[in-house]
Amino acid sequence: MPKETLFKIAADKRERLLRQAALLFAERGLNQTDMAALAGRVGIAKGSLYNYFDSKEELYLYVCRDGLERSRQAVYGTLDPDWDTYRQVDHIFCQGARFVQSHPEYLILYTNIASAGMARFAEQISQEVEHYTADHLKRVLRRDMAAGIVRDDLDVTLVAFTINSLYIVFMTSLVSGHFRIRMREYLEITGELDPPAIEALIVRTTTMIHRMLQPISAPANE
Amino acid sequence: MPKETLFKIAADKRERLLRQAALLFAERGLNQTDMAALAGRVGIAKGSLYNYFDSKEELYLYVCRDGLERSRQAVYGTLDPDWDTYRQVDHIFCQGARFVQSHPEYLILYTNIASAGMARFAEQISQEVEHYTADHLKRVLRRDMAAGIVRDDLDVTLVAFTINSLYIVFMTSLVSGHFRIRMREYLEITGELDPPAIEALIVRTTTMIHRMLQPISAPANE
DNA sequence: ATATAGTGACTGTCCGGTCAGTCATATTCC
DNA sequence: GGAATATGACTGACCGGACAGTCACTATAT
Repeated sequence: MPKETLFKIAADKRERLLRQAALLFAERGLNQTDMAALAGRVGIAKGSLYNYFDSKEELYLYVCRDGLERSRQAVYGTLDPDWDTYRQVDHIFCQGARFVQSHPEYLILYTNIASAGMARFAEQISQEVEHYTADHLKRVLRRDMAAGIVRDDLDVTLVAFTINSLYIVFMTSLVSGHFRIRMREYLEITGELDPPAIEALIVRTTTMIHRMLQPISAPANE
Repeated sequence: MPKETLFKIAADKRERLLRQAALLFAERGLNQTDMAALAGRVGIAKGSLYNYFDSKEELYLYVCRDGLERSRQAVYGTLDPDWDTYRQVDHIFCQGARFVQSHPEYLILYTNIASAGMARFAEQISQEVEHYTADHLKRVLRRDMAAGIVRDDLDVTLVAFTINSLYIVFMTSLVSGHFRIRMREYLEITGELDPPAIEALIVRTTTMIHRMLQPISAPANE
């Protein structure tokens, strides 16, 4: 946890610190980011950082948590749990892509904690995020299978896992060079990946998910 | 590229070096691995490493490339391109899981190059791997859609992308703490993830893929 | 004898964290 | 009101450890 001092300084300075830290950590990773450089970007002295946090790792952890909360809020905070599966999937992909385009740094931070030597952060962070989204998606799927809106011959947990995997890989492809290469190879994208192109990709993706979830007897709904 | 010296030393020493380097890099990442520690594990002096490679980064890149070739060989080197989509998917998941369980370090290396500050490696490495697998999977899908074995109302490139995403996330879940947490939350796994449990998970996963690809008119084939 | 592989102490650099001191503001006291 | 005092945010030079890469030297093989 940060020291109390962090919450006593001017709000805009705190916000600047958190944003710059997220950007730098996302760009260079924990080990390659140095505290002097961060302090420089924020416009304060290195020593000040140690008035707010006990260590670089504590700062890193706090920035990650903060970023995840912002992401979760952007996607799930604007969703109506009564919508059917199809609409929720659309919404999650649309809002996710929108947020990720305006704040790629937070997703990158989350991706980074999957890499070597970051396990201690994953343990502290992943559980809560994943539990929340998994729970949500499975509940909606079960409800709509029971209602006959979603085909019920598929394994709920696996379908949820598949949708989430696709979501993660899709979003990551929008922000990470490595994943972008994969997406381009698979989806045969040659031009720019600008907002309209992304919009179109999302429609293709959600359409496919709709078709896969559609009860077999029913005709595809578009 | 490594110096010629690397190929003049005893084969078993070279093999020991490459294996230990893969293990260490996978465990700690590029920046946290130190050359002295690596030399110690291999049982040679640090200076010797610089007789084989010009720099740590060059060694790292070579180890990654080597590992990817071993992985590709294990999965695609044992596959008959004439098999139908279903059998190929089964084979890829089975062989992939088998390889990943015996040599988790290579997949971890591949995952790591997706993280911050590793973009220069991703550019040099990802393209060829992804191109190969994407091409293969899409060709098989197109052939079987034309033959009426696979439903043809889905977007081929996206289906390939989805299967690959699921494959990557699945395999990564077997080796990385962060992804394992996700898998456990989604699939509600509470017990051990030992080989039989993994085997069962693969069957569930490939079964779902089969159902999703099955032509709509046909009854699910199990 | 000579070429080539192997060695490890050494060097320079980088960076996380410290701390003694500064200064602007708040509080107290007359 | 204003002088005296207290508070705590802020600073940045400095320290110590870590580590990539070097090189003068040794060992070995042919």
